[in-house]
Amino acid sequence: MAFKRIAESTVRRLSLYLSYLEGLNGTDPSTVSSEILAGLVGTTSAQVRKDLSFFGSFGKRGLGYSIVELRDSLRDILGLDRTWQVCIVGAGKIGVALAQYPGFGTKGFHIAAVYDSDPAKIGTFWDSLTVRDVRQLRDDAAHERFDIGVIAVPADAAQSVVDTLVAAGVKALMNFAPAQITTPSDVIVRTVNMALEFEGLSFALAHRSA
Amino acid sequence: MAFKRIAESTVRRLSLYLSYLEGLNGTDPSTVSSEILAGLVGTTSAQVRKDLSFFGSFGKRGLGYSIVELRDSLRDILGLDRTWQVCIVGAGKIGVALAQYPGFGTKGFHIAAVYDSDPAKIGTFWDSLTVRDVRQLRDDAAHERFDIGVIAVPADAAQSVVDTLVAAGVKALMNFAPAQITTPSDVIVRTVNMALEFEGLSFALAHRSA
DNA sequence: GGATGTGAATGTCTTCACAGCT
DNA sequence: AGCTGTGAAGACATTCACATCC
Repeated sequence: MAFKRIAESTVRRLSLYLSYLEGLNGTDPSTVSSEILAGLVGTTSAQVRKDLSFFGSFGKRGLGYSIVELRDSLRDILGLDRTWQVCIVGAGKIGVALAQYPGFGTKGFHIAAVYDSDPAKIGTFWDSLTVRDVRQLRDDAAHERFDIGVIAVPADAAQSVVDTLVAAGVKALMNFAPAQITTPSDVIVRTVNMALEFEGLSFALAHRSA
Repeated sequence: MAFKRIAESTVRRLSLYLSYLEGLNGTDPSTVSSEILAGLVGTTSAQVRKDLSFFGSFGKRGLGYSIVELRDSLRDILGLDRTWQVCIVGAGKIGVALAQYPGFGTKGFHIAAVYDSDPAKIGTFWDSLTVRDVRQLRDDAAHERFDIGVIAVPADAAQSVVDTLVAAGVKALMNFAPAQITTPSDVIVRTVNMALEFEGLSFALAHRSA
């Protein structure tokens, strides 16, 4: 079950394939070709086949892929065949948007706890969860398992939150703070930086040819 | 001012360089080396120099880069030396989070208008702006210039919003809807899909070695 | 016949290493 | 001496094209 280096771009496409397969639930033909799947996500059929080939053979030559089987295989591959316990630090707008993001909970991510350092927020209800004091985090982690920690605090507080989460044994972090954070090498970090996305658009606009 | 194909990864790093240079405002040495800049954003000095070399020569051999000059050059390169008019469609949680994202307005992005199709939301105040009826969008675009359109609506409404924005002459779209959208080739599209980011973490967690 | 799975070829990005300027 | 700027090498990702199997 441990594969050699898989490109991040490949994993992103696998997620896209899955999301379109889930949209094809119970449609007419029970199979789908790499050609069709490629059209849905905006890539090529060769790319689809190559992506899948890293993990095995899921199709039948001459027929294509069974939608149901490929869907299940992709869920397995992506680790969505189980529930990940998510803990959000920072009960601000980003956290709220996240909790309401369509299909977040339905896809294997369970928001188990929300923490904040602001006394005004601690104890308030927040989408069926009570906001806890971030100082409880380390103790809580001894009883509850948190698989994924979400950093939704201002940049200057990010590293301290990261340190607490790492000390609490959390092995994967989703970082929404616009800050470079450092972690031990066995901790997986993904950073989402809205400013970067918009600056990418700005660059493209500024240099668009004719 | 029109450069040959620049990789998306390069543009992302340019944004990061800029953001760290802005943090180095008025610090001791007035110059910075590619080595130091690389350390700040987590890349290599060769990568920093290569990235910058696509746009010119900004450093002095033996000395490094003038922080102030490089900052200004990067702002120019990224198109942040002007203000982009942003129009958000969908007055939900994502839009709110966006408007409050630290340093969004300060970096050349001005939220000029917010639209929604929900009568309950139209006319309400929303962070100093009044939410407008999405049906006004096409007419409004004749009088106001919208450089960037933000798609913050559910997936099934995304393409129709895109079509309206494109018809209104908007040439750059930031898509937060988990949907594949199609546009004329002169329209720049960036898609941000939270689910994909989390599934990437899930994949990494599921296959982590050791 | 039709579509997969995959080595080989191509294209793209990153790293190396060094000449050249300050 | 120190650090940039850059061609060349290397690593990585995508595309091609075809043998293989249903």
